[in-house]
Amino acid sequence: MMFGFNNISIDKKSRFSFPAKYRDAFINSNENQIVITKDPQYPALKVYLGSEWDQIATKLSSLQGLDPIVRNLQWTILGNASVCDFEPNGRMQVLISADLKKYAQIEEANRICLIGMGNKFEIWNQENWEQRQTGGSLATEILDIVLPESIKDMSF
Amino acid sequence: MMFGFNNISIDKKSRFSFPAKYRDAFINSNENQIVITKDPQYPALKVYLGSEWDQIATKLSSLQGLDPIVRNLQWTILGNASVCDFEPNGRMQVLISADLKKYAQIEEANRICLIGMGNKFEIWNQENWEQRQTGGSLATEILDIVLPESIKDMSF
DNA sequence: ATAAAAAAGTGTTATAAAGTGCGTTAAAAG
DNA sequence: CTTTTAACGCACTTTATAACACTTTTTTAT
Repeated sequence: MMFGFNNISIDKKSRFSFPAKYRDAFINSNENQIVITKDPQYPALKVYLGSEWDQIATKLSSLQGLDPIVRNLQWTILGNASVCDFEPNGRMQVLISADLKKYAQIEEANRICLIGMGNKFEIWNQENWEQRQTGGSLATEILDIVLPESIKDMSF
Repeated sequence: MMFGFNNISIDKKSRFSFPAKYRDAFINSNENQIVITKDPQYPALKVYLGSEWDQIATKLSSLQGLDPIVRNLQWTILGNASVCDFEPNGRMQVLISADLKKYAQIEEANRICLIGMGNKFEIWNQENWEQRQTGGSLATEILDIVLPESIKDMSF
C-alpha cells in the first residue's frame, strides 16, 4: 500500500518520477505497468497499478452500458486510460499525455501533487488540491444521483 | 498501551524522538513502522502503529469513493499518511514532512506536544493544545457534517 | 513520395537539497 | 556520583531536478 502527499516536479517533456519511497512497494507488487486515466468526479487523474487496473477495467467494461451513469463512467475511465511501461528498478518515470494534462489543469504547471491513496494514486493541480482540502463545506458536493446497484461495490 | 503528555523537541531536520518511557511498549507490540497523518477534525497529527494503521487503511480505502464525504476522509487520512521505518531498540526517531508540519501549525516550532492516547498518539502545536484543554474552540473544526453509515463504525 | 525540419519521446549526467546515521554534549533521573 | 535520556551538531548518503544529448515520430514543403 502506498500513501501520502507529494509535491513533485513535472519536466518540459511532461514526465514525472514517483518518489523513491514507493520503490519497495512497487517492486513487491511485481508490476511493470501503470495506467493513468481521468477521475470521474474531479479535475484530477487516477494512477493504477497494472493488476489493479485489469480488475477495474474488466469489471467496468462488462457492465450494462445502457445505464447512462455506467456509460459515463466507462467513457471517462476506460476511454481515457493511458497504459505506461514502468520500471520499479529504474527511474519510475511516467509520461502524461497532453489530453490528460489538460483535464487535470496541469498544462502549464511544472509541479503537480501526487497523492498515494493505498492501492492507487491521484494527480492534482496544486491549487485545486489545496482548495479541495481547505475549502470547508462539503455539504454541497454530495452526489444527488443514486448510484446503480452494479457499481455500488466498485471503488475507483 | 501508551499514555500521557510530552513536550519534546523537534530538530532542524524535522525529526523527533519518542520518549524512552514508551520503549518497552513498542518492543512488545513488535512494530517496526509508524504512520503519521492528518487528524480529520483538528489541526493536529495522528500517529499510528503499523498494524493499527493497516487495519484503518484497509477499511477506509475499501469504502465507496464516489461518496464525497468518504472521499474527503480518504484524502485527509490516506492521502497524507507518511509511513516511517521505526526502530524500537534504536533512537525511535521519526521525520515529519513539511506538509504535515504546516497542517499542525508547527512549521516554526522547535517543540511539539506528543500525546499518548492508548493505541495511538497525537501531535499538537503547544498553543493549540493548551487552548483546547482550557475549553477554547479552534477555528478549524472540519468535520461538521453527517457521516455516512459506512464509516460510523470506524474510529480514527 | 521524399527529404528536411520540427516536435515528441527517451535516456544520461551533474548538482543542490533533503534525509539518515551517529558521536558528543547537556540535562535529568536514580 | 553514576546512569540514563534528550538535544544538538556534523558528516555522509540518498534523492530530486534541471540541463543536455540523442532517437524516433510527425509534420511540412517541394
